[in-house]
Amino acid sequence: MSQTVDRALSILPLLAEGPADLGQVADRLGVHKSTALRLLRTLHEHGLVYRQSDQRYRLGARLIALAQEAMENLDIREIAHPHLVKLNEQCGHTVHLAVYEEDEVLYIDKVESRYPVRMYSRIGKPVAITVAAVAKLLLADLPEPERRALADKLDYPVYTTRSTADAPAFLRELDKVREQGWATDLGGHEESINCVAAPIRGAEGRVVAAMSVSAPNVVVTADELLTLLPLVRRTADAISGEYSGRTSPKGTV
Amino acid sequence: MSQTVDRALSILPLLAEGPADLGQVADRLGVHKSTALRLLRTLHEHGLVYRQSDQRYRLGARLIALAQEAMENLDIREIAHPHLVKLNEQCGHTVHLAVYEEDEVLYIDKVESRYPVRMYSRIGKPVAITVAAVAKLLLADLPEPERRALADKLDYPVYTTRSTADAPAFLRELDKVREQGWATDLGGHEESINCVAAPIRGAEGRVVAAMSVSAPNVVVTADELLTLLPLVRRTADAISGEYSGRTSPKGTV
DNA sequence: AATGAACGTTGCACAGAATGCAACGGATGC
DNA sequence: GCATCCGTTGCATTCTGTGCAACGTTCATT
Repeated sequence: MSQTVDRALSILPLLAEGPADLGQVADRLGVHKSTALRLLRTLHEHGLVYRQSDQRYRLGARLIALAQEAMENLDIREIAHPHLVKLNEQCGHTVHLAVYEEDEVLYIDKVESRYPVRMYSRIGKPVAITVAAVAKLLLADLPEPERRALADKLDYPVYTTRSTADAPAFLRELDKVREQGWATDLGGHEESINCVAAPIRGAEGRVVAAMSVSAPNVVVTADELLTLLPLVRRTADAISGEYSGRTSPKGTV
Repeated sequence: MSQTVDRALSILPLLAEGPADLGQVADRLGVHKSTALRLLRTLHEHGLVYRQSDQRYRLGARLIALAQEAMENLDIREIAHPHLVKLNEQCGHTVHLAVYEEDEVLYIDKVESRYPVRMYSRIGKPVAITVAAVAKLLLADLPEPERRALADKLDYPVYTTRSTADAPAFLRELDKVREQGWATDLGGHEESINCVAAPIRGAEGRVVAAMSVSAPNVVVTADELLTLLPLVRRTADAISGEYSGRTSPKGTV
């Protein structure tokens, strides 16, 4: 809507790919160098862009700090965290918390596995939306037209032979997930990693977040992981209760 | 330099404080509502701002994802990480990696303590710059005029009785740190937490990052923590060597 | 040492884009 | 049913962002 701002913001994802010099930025924006310079300067003043010693630009520190604040302000995260820790203490595996926002699912909290073999993931990283158990739960709860539109829009990368193949298969999977109230990812993202996930619901019953337990095959089999399902669902329900204001943390006050 | 972009970017820190509606944003920017609306729409299109169900705006998911990419692109982080993990395995305490950028010091990596009593901190959070051991190392290496200017500009919050009091005291501490080549924070930020830190240097000998080991008093005393200094310095030197290209990782290739 | 290319930077005239206004519409509350 | 509040839209004005051309550096080449 605003050309100048639009151009300026387009620089950010561009720099996220790696450092770039003025000319490269100007070229990729399709504007004159002097224009790119002024935009970069403005971004720089706000700390979103940093100029490294070789004169090239890269994303700046304030961006990281801002994102940090953004996450810490998510109240679901605040409420869920102690529950995630407790669950991790009980089962020992990696625990994730994820939310959906504008066609993306992303992890907003994580408690690391206590086993030496760990799964790679990072808070803030967008989730493999077509296969992750938490993504299925979050998308399954979308209104039907929106869900269908999104499913059509998505790519379906073949991470493994068990990855979701296409939109129809995905929509079928979502229906199943919505009905049963929980989801799994059995080697759909990485051959040797399985996840079980459960939804966290707000006051009106809408799914506001999802949590999962993940573990590699070498630690527990898929069947063993599934035995944790009741525990995961209980934890998710406890968070739901607290988030929607029905119960207070650990019976406090 | 660019008014429109400047205004748009000013919205981000504003929203970082918490969600706000259109009127609030317009007021705090000192612009007309319609102007604020257009700026917010542009930010929204880029995913930096999200409109929650109550119509208010808050920071968006893409911001978090961008920050994530920004961090993963820092090659010092890439190189240092395995060393941090190894150090953590050896001593069990929390290990931090931090960099300096434009008047701020921030953690860019962290390996959690294996002890139950942990120190609070988060990757991406700006560090208490006047007391943290890593901050001292990074600032001590700045060119003298810049260092002095920054010291004058800073606030000196009294976290504890051992916090750095003012600019002169800070500059003296920095001189000491530069001379000895390592730094500590003994209860300067939180009464019961101590840190030992060592610098990581690039090819030209400049300090490009700093790492620290932190532990609360209840786990180890300050004196015990100090016995880890040689180990911390050796780790930092190993990272320095690899970063500046003098040595290859674990003798590979 | 001298030449030339590549890149970042500056000042300026012009045009186009951003601005504030006023009016509209929908929701909420009295 | 009326009044208020808030977000939204279209439009005329003008201020701001734009591209151009020229300059200054740095670096590589001959």
